[in-house]
Amino acid sequence: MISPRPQPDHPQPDHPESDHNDAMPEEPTQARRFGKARTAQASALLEDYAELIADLLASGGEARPTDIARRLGVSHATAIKTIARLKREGLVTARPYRGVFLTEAGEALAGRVKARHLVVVELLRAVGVPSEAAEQDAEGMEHHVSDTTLAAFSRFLKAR
Amino acid sequence: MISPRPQPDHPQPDHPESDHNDAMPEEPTQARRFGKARTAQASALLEDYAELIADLLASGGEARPTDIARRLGVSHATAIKTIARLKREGLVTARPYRGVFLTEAGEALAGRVKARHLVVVELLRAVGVPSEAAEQDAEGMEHHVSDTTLAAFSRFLKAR
DNA sequence: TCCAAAGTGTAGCCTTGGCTACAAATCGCT
DNA sequence: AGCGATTTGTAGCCAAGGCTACACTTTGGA
Ligand SMILES: [Mn+2]
Ligand SMILES: [Mn+2]
Ligand SMILES: [Mn+2]
Ligand SMILES: [Mn+2]
Repeated sequence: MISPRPQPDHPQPDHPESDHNDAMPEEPTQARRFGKARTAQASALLEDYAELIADLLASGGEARPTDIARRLGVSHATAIKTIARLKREGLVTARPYRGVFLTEAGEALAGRVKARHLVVVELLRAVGVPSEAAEQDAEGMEHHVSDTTLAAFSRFLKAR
Repeated sequence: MISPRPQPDHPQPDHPESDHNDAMPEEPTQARRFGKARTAQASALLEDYAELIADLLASGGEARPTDIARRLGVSHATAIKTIARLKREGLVTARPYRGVFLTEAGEALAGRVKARHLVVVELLRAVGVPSEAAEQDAEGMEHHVSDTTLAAFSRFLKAR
């Protein structure tokens, strides 16, 4: 699942007794970080589908499996299987030969994801990353940007 | 595989005839972006292992499967299977009950990955992301930071 | 109208990266 | 030296996300 607003992103650092540092993080800390990164990765594909479907519906009007597949650069069979997963997760509805539509939850997800995508690209541009690199790298990075980090990005952009 | 320095990261934008924009990217462009993001993701795990093994060897001296597993927050069986893949890819050597060591290629990869990790964390901190969020999000974002973007990050940090 | 092209769906295959359960080897302490 | 705890390895399971091949709808143009 992808709940709209899960627990607080980053609880306080907890261990203020930092000897001197430069050393490795504590074992449980590191394990937690890797675990969260894995979790984030697990939602990445669904996020990209939701965003893409919203864009297709908004611009052209149609979000057919083939369109989606071509945009993502995968086979249509792959797209169809992922769409099945989106259905299972309650993010889209789709009847055979009838195209794909977003549910309430799907719309909400797409909105958040698109907004985040834009901010990430903007931030990259703002620190001097060339446009195409920014667009490219944002496509992967965005899925690992927490609410905390997103907020910091927005502040930075506004204050600049 | 993970070649040290693949093709140029971002060939020129190619299509300077941008009508007015705000619309979706061209289909082949978008497909290429998603494809590269998938490619980057495929190396992420190997990169994390290489970095972690290097850190363990540097600090304590030993990089045993159990240590690695605990640090990553996965079962030791999972770690052992991934170590087998690292061996296959020529990044580490490991003989039963003898710990894991990096090959030349593994060292090289670990070095690049660690350097990139540090720059990404620094950049995040520099734009106002709190430390723990920076550390957390960098763990996932780093794998999608191209050389072009990394260079921009470094310039930004130096110039600041 | 009807038939070929385009789109859709299904089946079957593969790899990766998780897991648990169990068996074997090694280590460390008395 | 021996034995229990730890570490390591193996087997077997699963889901996700790729793919190709093939069959079935639907659509649109002659
Ligand atoms: Mn994306
Ligand atoms: Mn995106
Ligand atoms: Mn990482
Ligand atoms: Mn890292």
